[in-house]
Amino acid sequence: MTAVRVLTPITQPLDLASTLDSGQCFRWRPEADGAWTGVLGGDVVRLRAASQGLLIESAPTSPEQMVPRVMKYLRMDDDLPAIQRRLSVDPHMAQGVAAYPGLRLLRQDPWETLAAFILSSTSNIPRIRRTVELIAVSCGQAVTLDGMTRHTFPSPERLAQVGEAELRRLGCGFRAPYLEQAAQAVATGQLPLSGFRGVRYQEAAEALTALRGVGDKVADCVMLFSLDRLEAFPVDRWVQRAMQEWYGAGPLKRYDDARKWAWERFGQDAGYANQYLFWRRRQGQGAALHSQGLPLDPLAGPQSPKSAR
DNA sequence: TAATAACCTCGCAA
DNA sequence: ATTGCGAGGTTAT
Repeated sequence: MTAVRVLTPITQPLDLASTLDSGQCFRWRPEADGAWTGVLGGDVVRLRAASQGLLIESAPTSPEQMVPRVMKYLRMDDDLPAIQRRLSVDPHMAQGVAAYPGLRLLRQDPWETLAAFILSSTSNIPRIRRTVELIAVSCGQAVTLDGMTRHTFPSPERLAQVGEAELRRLGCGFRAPYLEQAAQAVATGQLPLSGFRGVRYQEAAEALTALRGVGDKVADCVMLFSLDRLEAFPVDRWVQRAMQEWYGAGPLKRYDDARKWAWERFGQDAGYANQYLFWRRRQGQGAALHSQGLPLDPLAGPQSPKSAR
């Protein structure tokens, strides 16, 4: 008899909500009781924090077999306390760590990550979620976990056949041809994505940015969230604001300058530092919440920085 | 090299 | 309800 669920002990800090809802992934859904359901490869997976560890349900692969995959996905091999200790010499990082102590980076599928971040250009998280889900429902395979049906993210081969017009219909907009071309590049082996883990940073970056629609920022997201390049430091609007407001780093004009800034300051931990900057700054919305003590109130309603008419 | 517009739609606020 | 603005960027001038 295979158990329908398994409880696996964990020794690392882990907060499912901040990890699965901090903008690095787009397909996890919260349930009323604190569980999160998503799709890993060809399996539906439900995760739930338990006092003794992590509770896993999955299908069609059994939870026992899923354990190592889930651990890899959650990067439980990262020594997060050590990373947090190193970063916390910086007061801003210390605040980030305090606000999101169980926030972990993920080790996602490179192809799905590339596709999702191509779609992120001039977009927003709700829309990215919607489009990625539409693509999965429309082009992926249905998989069910006790009554809940989700869909796998389509392979590059499958997506390469879909066509630009259909991708536009699914809401990709001007990113449709970019996504189609990326799918073709991966499907034909022109872009050997699966071999990119462990190659040098610059080599992977150059290969990724050779794709149309993939610039420095998207390439950094792919490298950080799926290719084990923990030093990658994606500089987007939010991170740039955080750098300016919290560090007085004037608007760094060139992307390379921001990257260098991060590497000098955070070194190998730049990726985790980035996630703290991004998520904490974004939660703060328009407010420039400095000059106060810990702004530890992610539950407070959205403040309106704009003039109150 | 540095600045600026265009790109598709959608989400959200007035 | 309807409208208008800007969005986690990239590319082409």
